[in-house]
Amino acid sequence: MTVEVLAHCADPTCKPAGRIRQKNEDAIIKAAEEEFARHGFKGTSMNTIAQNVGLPKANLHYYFNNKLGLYQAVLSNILELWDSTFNNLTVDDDPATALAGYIRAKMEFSRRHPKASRIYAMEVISGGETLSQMLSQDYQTWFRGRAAVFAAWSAAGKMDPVDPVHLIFLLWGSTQHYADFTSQICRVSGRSRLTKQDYQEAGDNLIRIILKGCGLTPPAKDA
Amino acid sequence: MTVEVLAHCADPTCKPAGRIRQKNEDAIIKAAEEEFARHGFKGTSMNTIAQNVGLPKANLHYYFNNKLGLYQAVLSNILELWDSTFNNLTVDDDPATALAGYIRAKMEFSRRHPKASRIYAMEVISGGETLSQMLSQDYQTWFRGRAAVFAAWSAAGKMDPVDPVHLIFLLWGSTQHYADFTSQICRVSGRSRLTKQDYQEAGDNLIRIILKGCGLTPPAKDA
DNA sequence: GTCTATACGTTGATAGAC
DNA sequence: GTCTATCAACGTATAGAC
Repeated sequence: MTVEVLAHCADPTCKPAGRIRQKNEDAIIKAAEEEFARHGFKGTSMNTIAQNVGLPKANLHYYFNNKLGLYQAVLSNILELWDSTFNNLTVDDDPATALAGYIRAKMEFSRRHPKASRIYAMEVISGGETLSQMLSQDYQTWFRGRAAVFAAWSAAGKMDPVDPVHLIFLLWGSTQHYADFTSQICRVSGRSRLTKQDYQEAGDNLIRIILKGCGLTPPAKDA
Repeated sequence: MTVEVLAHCADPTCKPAGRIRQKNEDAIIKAAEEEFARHGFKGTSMNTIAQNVGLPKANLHYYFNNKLGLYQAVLSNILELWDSTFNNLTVDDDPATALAGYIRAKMEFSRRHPKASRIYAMEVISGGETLSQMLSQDYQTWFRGRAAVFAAWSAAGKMDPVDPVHLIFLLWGSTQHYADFTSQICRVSGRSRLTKQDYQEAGDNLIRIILKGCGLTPPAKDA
């Protein structure tokens, strides 16, 4: 039961990073994620988001200006989460350990943030133009840096000479599948939801096949 | 410049599988695929489809009754295409040859029918309820049959004892990625589009890694 | 900062002339 | 079978009282 001073500042453009604003913005974004993950940008209505968060829809426009602004805020959150999760591989790492760790981290991301993954997937499927405006131009550079690590490992004879670019797509596709296609996985396997253990087994399986497929010996299984 | 008899039959409920009807329905479905692949079910408007196909939107309702009917027709086409493409693996096949052929077929599907793949992906991400109503209840049975083939190969010592269910998800996820995430792949790799050769190389790479990862020796490379 | 009322375009869908 | 005209519902967005 928090008591808040409603107007701490006479200037309405003053954005104090105040608790109310922060709290409301967070609640709106959370409700927006739910809708965007299910219906994409065009298919989502501000009205529904407002109802689900329990605020008049005018408030959504007050905080985020318009629908695109809210969508970009949601995407921005996702990209931030993404960056903070994957502190990436370096040439000096042991390939097997690093690759296994990366697969684990991606699977854990799919498990803990399936909605973020689905919003991202919908955006990319829809052409990714909004995302493209938000991503820095270094994105290609960053990607080539990641690929270069695999290339270096291959060149040093630490792993098979696999195409590093396609290896990354294999890692992305196979791990993301568990977040985006959950409904299909549940249907064909007769489950109502995917448990932590399901993700553990899926990760084990990916690590076993992909590492062996790259000529690497999996490290001792971690808990 | 085809000349058609406009009303070959006085009864308006008479559906002669006529050339006009067939031609119009096909054109509508084709335009609908474009929109559904980009915006999903909710995000797509009948108006836009009608404009793109060059017909009044009332005609769309005449042919498909309502938006859901059109969507189901589109999905139904995709499922049909899917079924006719994958005449599936059997226990008697040689594992390496069959698996390589399956990966090739899936990649070819991603290359030739990216829109079908994206519509399907959007539907599944959105919860897959429409799809679920259309799929027969034998779907689980069918899936278990596919998994049993891999299990039999493993039990016979023809390949490593990998979890057959997760192996299927690996195959689906890694191949579908090239259709659904084309925009991202183009962005990070600096291409404007994916060529036939790109798909060829991607397929080669998947076959090499996955087969080796399952303890199989890839068959002689086919053209 | 919040919320009611409302403007105004677009939506899916239909009626009815041709 | 085709197409124009139209409907009620819903879409985003804003004005303005509090």
